Amino acid sequence: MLDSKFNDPFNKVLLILNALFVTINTTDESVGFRERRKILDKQAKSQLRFSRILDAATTVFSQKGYKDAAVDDIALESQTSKGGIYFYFPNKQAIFLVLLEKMAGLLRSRAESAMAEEPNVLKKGDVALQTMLQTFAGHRTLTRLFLVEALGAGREFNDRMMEIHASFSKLIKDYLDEAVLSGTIAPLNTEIASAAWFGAVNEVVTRWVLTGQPAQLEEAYPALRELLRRSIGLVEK
Amino acid sequence: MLDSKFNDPFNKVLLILNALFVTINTTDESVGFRERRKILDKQAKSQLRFSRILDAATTVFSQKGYKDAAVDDIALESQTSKGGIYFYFPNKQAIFLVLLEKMAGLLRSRAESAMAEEPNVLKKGDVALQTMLQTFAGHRTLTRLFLVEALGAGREFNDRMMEIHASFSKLIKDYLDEAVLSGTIAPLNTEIASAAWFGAVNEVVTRWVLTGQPAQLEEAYPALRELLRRSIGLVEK
Amino acid sequence: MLDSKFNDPFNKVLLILNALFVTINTTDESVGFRERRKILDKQAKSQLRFSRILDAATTVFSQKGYKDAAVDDIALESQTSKGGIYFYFPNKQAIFLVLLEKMAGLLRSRAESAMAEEPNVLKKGDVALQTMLQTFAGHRTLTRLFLVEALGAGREFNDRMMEIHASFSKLIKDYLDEAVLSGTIAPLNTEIASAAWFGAVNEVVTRWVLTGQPAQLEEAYPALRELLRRSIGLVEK
Amino acid sequence: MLDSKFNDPFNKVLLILNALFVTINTTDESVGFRERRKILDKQAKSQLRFSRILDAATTVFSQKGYKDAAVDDIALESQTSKGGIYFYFPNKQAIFLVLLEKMAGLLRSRAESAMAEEPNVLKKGDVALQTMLQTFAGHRTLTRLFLVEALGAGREFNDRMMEIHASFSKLIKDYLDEAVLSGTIAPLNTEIASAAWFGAVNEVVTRWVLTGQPAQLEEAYPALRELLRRSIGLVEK
DNA sequence: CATGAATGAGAATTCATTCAT
DNA sequence: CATGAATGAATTCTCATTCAT
Repeated sequence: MLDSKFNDPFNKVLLILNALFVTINTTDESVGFRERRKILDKQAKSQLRFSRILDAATTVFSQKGYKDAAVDDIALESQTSKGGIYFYFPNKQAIFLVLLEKMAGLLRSRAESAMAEEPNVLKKGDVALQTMLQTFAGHRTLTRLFLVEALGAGREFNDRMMEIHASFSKLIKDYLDEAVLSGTIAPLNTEIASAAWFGAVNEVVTRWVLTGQPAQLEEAYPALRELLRRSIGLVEK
Repeated sequence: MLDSKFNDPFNKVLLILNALFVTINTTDESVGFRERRKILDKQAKSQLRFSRILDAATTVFSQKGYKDAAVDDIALESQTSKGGIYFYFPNKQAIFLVLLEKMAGLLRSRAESAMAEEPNVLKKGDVALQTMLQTFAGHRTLTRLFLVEALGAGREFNDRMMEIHASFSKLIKDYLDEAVLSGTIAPLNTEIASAAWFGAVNEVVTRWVLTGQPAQLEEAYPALRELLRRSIGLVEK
Repeated sequence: MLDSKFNDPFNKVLLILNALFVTINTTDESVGFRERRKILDKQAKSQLRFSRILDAATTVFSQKGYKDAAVDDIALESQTSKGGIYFYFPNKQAIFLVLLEKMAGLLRSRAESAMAEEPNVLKKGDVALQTMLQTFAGHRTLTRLFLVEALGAGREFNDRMMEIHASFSKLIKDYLDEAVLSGTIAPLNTEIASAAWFGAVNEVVTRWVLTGQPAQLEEAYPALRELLRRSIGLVEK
Repeated sequence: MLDSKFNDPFNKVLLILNALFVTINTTDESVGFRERRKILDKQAKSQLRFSRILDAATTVFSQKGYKDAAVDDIALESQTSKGGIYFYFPNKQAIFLVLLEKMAGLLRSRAESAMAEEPNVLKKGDVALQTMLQTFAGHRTLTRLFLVEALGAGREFNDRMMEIHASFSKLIKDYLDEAVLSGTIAPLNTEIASAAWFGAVNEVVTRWVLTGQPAQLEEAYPALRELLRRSIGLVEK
């Protein structure tokens, strides 16, 4: 259960991130250069520690799982004190949530910009898939959190995880709907199809994370691409 | 972490199950009818309690998740005592593992027999999918354990879960390989394809478990079936 | 703040006490002597530990104050484990509350029976006062809890403490009201008078607890008695 | 427990107060008017902040109790920083002690001057009582600290509180002794009587603080006055 | 076999205090 | 002087597991 001091963790976490962002980019013209320098130093230090904690948390959660990871472990790994962590985060959940959001944001933004850059509608799906596999491949520990630990981390996270799942499915669904509308593919149940696509990618990546196969995640791309294309009736010439 | 007295819980559990099975089916001819009657009563009672515990565990794990479920909760729910549970199971992990195996066995056996009963090679996949969806639909709480709680339940279960995932993928892979060999479908990377298929089904079912959509899981069957068939190049006339 | 598992601590505590009492006195006729003996042994052991914890708590709370007393301290002092304490009490508050109720009950019951035994209306007040001073004198550590620690122990206890204060004032008020009705004394504001009487006794006892003066609390009796009697217009001949 | 660097907090606080007082009243003739002006401004600012902290502390301690009040809370309420508070006070205890002294001083000085202004010996007690009730009524939060939180705030404060209690009892005792000496009242144990008087007033006021009865504390005056007067043998004509 | 009392190693979280900037 | 980041000891409470009865 979330405690009363932090009853809407997501918004809080976003606030934290926003606040951090704003702080970092603020340059109050009313303070002199010397002062500004000092403030920047402080912010830089603060930011450094913030991300040191996040990195440590990624490692620890990924190694032990959410429940088995102790805040003490994260403190140790991040070279901070327990109190230090609680200065930056209201509780353990919040750290995990920030990490989840981080990975989700990373994946989404990369996939979206890759699709935006690709003019050919037919190829949009391909580049998105490729980008996602690359992103997963480049963040193996975060990927572990995202795909392995997150669902089972506790009731508290289930809703948020389903929202995240839904948002990715939505991305896919929009793409499929557009393809249907433009006549590129025949009508189909895009609701189920998008979930299935997401699940297919998920499982291939999860397998890679947990068993190391295929050695390079990207190797799965061609086969996966063809599978997905075919599943909606796109046939290779 | 597994403690030293029980460092391969899975084998232990199988031993337990075997032992139990043996006990139940033994009829030592050297004891008289009266005695035998008593023993059977005892066995029946024992078996009853054993499954009461499993049922309770299903409920409790599904409601609270593996880590948050206390052995006390299971004792309460199963109308036993903590000590009673520890008579039947060496530890908490073992209970969870038995449930996992139970679900996996259920799915596998039903899918296998459905496929065995279907002579038409092309339709074997369909009946397997349909059977699995039906089985999931009929055991929502076990399904939750299997798909949501199991992965994140802790490092201890990851290996076993991947084995289970692998065994299902293998089932699918064998089917696809056979279809390729028989020339029904064109050659493809069945390794990836089987993982993708499994993942696709997983996600659709997980979505149903966590969000209740679609209301009846079986509704997803036609769309999913077409998607999977097409993905391997089988085209509806 | 009281946590959700124990949101009406008083009733819970009373239930605990009642349950204990009932358990102790139950002799289920359906079990044999041997069994009964065993059960009694268990109960006796249980009761012993329960009161060992209470005794330890009295000492520790009295020495360190409610807030500064750690459950660990009580565990140490009672030769139990922390877990053992939490087996008998749901939380730290509950231990303190039981102690408070115990002292309040002791005082009230002794005062009431002393008054009941004294036929002379005029002397009822005297014996009550004397009995209370004796009771306080005989339980110095409990008295400390009751008069010094309890009020400041935290917001959670304030309401209950005022109820206890009120109940004692009520005792006094009833006595005064009766005296007024019977014409023994002239009408007066018994509401204020009873609070004042209670406060007067409180302060004298508190002074004794904290400074050791007078050496024997009972020495204060004659002066206090005369003071209180006079305050309501009863003049010594 | 007091830490070694500040093992006699009370004296330290008095030193602080003295130092502050000296600072405020110092006008070093060797500095020019401009400088002096600056210093005065600074002193004024300093004094302002000092009392802002005290006010905030009154509120916070009264709301949460001594132990549960965090220095952070006081910092927030006083619009200062934690560091700022530690500039003015050596530790949390000191803040509480200053508040206690403040209330005690207020009560004592008002009572004393009221008595000094009243020439009629018989009426001195009345005006003292009335003044005290008025003072309590005018500072409800401070009163809460003084009567409810102080005793249970921790072992550290017990001695000082008993000194304060004693000093008030002394005031009363001196008055009673004088009355005895002057033959106004018959000899009595003024030691006990003064404690009882103090306790009687305490309880009536505590009841008001915690339960809100009587609505106006001053309403209790007539009844209380008569009670106390009679208790020492002064009878209304 | 069943019970449930007992244990004790953690777990998350709080907060007075310090001190570099 | 003021700030607030950092520390880490201390606290309450939980729970898997054991074992005497």
